[in-house]
Amino acid sequence: MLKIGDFSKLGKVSIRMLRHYDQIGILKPAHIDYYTGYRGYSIDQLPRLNRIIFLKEIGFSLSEVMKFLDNHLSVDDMKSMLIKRQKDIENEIIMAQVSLKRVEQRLNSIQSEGESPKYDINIKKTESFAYACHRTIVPHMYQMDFYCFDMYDKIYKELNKINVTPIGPEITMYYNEEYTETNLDVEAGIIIPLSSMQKFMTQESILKTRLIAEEENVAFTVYSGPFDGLERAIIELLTWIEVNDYSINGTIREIHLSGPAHLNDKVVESAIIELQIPISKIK
Amino acid sequence: MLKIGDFSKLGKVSIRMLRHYDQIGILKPAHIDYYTGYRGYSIDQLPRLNRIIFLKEIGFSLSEVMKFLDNHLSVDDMKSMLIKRQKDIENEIIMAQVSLKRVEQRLNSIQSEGESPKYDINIKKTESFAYACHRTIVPHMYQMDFYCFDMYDKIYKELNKINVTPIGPEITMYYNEEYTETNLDVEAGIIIPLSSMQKFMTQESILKTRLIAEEENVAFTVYSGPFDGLERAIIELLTWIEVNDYSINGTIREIHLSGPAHLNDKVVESAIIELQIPISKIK
DNA sequence: TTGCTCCTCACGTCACGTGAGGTGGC
DNA sequence: TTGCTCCTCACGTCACGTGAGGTGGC
Repeated sequence: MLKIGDFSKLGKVSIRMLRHYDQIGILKPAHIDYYTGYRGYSIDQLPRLNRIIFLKEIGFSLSEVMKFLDNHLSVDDMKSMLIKRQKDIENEIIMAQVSLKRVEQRLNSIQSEGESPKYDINIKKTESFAYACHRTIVPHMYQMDFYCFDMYDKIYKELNKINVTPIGPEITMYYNEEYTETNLDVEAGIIIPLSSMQKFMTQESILKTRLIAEEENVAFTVYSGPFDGLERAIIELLTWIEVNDYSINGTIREIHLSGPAHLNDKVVESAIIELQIPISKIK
Repeated sequence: MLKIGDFSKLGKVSIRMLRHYDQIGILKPAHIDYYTGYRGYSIDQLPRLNRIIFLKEIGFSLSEVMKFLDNHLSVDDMKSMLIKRQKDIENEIIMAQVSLKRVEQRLNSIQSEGESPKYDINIKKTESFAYACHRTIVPHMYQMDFYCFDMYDKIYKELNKINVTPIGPEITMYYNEEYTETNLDVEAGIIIPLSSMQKFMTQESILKTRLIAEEENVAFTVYSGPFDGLERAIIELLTWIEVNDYSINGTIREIHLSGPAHLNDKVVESAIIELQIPISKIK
């Protein structure tokens, strides 16, 4: 019979761990002294301890380890648990590799800019939404201002007329496949309740309504500053997508988080804008 | 000013998380209503939230994230934190890959044996120890029994004579480079206190004493059963080492955990024996 | 008045590490 | 008697999830 200290040395585990395993019942000492409470382990409990350590090391929780050891478990059950673990580990590795890339990238941007980067680019999923919109071709970028004001003005007036209250911010969609400065295919829209969509049908509104599907993977960044700084942020985002082996999988969107972009006929001088681009991983 | 629910939707985090970030001070709401306690967030807090999420996702703890954000941090400090994280992730990936291999192997052994494997093979480090020993060449395996009895008998008698008490079990070392059945170069020894080593010098004992160095990586398994089943366990262990791209880096050892292997002139019929082989990774 | 949103505790999670305070065996 | 080992609580870890119990605004 071994005392807990000796047994812990044989098994290369802490005394505390053995006490813990006793407590949760995964490895009870072969004998406990009635008066002193001293735990006594027998050497033939060592294989069990080693099996516990092994299963723990490959990532099973102690309750899973218990299932494994209390052999109410068929061989097939063991197999499927191991296969699940295998897939989980494979996933963990992929996630870790992604993290690694993101760290490296952050390091690069610090290296080249000599300071912390201006844009944080993350990935998230987006929900679906309904919006009322107006689409047009803008001949040149520097006219964006005027055209957008015009479109949003129309939308707000129309919404007012048919008595629909927006439930979300302004969203500008860029339909051009490539980055360009001329002939921009732009749609301006405002999020409305799903339930209000039929109003547009029945009243033959000048506005279109569209249902935008949810997206699983959207690269995004939140920009804050004047509107003409937005271009740089878009370029950063596009570069990021390329560097990280993603491909563009939908329409570039600009969401005016800080409210309408135009007040009293002129563009607001400082805004908070979220840029979104749906993406998918290149195989 | 946004209510907590709206802000949590923009940031794709739970309300509870925002409350938590408020509590630990990493992201305090721009305004708190004095009477209701309602938290009010401003949209320009969104970039900070996104940066928190980003740093969290690449594996920093919230206290590390705080350090990052409370910019008492120089660019060099940021760099070194990122580099450390980079190394940590690289390590995590390697560890995960090792786990993966072990899972796959366990799956294989279930597949081929149709049941849970008999031997758990793990890796551990071992401490250094002193031992008194006797070495000899055993002509053929089936004589091991007799030769070992003889050696251990000599050792026990000698220890008794010079009044040294063993502090550890019997250890048998196999010096042959390759697995063989004839001319086994075997050393039998018993662990003794370091302090007793000089006794052997002064009294010119027939026993050698040796100091065995600690080993960083030792593949081991605990076998229990009759002595003649040991061979299979050794073969398993050797196979495992090969399959896992390790190379043997020291002497194979057999440790008699259940006590002396010979009692009253004959070998004990059931024993618990740890097999150890120091290893190193093949590059 | 009824939902919906917000609030503050406070327990639970997981596998132990780390004292505090005390006892048993040589 | 002095170390050394053992014992039992019980708090702390980390980043929230999940109620419980209650309030404010439309």
